[in-house]
Amino acid sequence: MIRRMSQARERGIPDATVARLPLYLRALNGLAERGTATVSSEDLAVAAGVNSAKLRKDLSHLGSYGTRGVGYDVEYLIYQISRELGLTQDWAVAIVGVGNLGRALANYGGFVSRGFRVAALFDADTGVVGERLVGMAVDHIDQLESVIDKRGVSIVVIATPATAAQQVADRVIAAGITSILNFAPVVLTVPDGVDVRKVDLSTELQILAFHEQRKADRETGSPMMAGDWAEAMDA
Amino acid sequence: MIRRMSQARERGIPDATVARLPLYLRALNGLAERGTATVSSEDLAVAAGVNSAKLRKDLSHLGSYGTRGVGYDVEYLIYQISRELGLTQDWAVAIVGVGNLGRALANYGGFVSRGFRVAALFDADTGVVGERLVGMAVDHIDQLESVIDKRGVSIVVIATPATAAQQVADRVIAAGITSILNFAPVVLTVPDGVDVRKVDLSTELQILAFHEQRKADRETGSPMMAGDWAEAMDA
DNA sequence: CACACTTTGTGCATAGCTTCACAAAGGTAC
DNA sequence: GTACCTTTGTGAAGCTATGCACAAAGTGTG
Repeated sequence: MIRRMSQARERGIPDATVARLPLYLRALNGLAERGTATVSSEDLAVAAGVNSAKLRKDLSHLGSYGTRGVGYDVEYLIYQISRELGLTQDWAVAIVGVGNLGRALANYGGFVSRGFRVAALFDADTGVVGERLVGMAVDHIDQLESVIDKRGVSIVVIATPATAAQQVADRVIAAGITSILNFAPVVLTVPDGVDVRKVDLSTELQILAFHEQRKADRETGSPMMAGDWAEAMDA
Repeated sequence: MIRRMSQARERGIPDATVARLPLYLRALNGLAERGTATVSSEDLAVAAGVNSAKLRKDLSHLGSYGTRGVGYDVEYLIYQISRELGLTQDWAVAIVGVGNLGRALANYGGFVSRGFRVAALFDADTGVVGERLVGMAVDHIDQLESVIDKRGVSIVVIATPATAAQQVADRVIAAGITSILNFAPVVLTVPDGVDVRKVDLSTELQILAFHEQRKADRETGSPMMAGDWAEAMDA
């Protein structure tokens, strides 16, 4: 495994930086719409909600695209970040599972905004197969491999129930997919070389609940004690 | 600001740890359903997809709940993590924006699983107001403050279009909310003391695209050069 | 009770990330 | 061209997170 070498100059962008590039890109697009031609790291940092030194260091990993004393050319920076993120090409995305969530994802406007295109929809329910959504007929899950291959799908979004997710993952990986966005609340087991990103509603809520509870504790000054487990469990 | 002190023993759990607790909780619930009484850090780590030393260190922040030579009692650990995350109490959640996404969220089963309850739904569209969803009528956004107050809502999920998100955030914060889960693709500006977590589809896709492109580059050995920007922009 | 075995909890080294602070570099004015 | 102003790009320091490796602490067996 030849990952994580001391990121020299070109090609070796830290994960933390990559995760923020989409944020910068969005802020820049907002500026561009408002007709702004150049922006300083300070202003862009405020728009993106980060520290300006961090922003500059992040951008420095892409190259030296700023002008000292002036700032960054908005359009040029948009282009450079887009290119680095691979958004100058077209990505065919398949959504597996056309339930409430799958429908929401398919209809999500920002989805197609830049570089992404819903190229296939799959479901196991024959009542849903054939239905049209965003100008696209839902295919039966049996067709998974052939349709993925035929339409050049390279990213798969899993929006199935938890129980089906691993099975779907195994099949799309066997079909050659190496990038998966998983909305099902399970930990997917995948071979090396396959990237999985997870979006998990209940995890986010639980993290919020933790902080909310903490705030409440601090106010009342009475955190629940670690004791009496048995009593609490009886309740 | 009295955050980020050297986390001593009790009360000072690292963010990275908090973010993983929901993961452990899910793995533990799976084990409990299968009737497992105790589990070693090694086995639980595999189920959660993390390193076992990391898991032990994470759990050590909650207290010393394992038994050397044996492992952790599954039910007891579920209880302790739940308590730490604040899931032993009931959280009333409001969803603002009953579009495709809002509906998907409201219907999402795992939502109510532990501690969370959809207590209110809001929309600005009078065509949607009054509609019933998961046994709950959609209220008009005008009622935001009064309904939040009346039903004891403490966590708000924003599932509106991007343009409305900041306005909604301002209003719910004014109504006393300090925990927001934002699905709209904008950076919310909020005062200190308010926690915002962001779930962003296109960000996740862009990160995947980055890694996918990288893999492709490595295979063909021909990364696109940084040159000719003008040409690419003309296309 | 002593010994062997298992598994936790944690000290320590390392890696990665963030932030400060400033020299270097470009622009502008005269 | 020189002097001044602005803003970048980055060295260095500090902080957080990760993972190894092992002592400490428990169980079970004879």
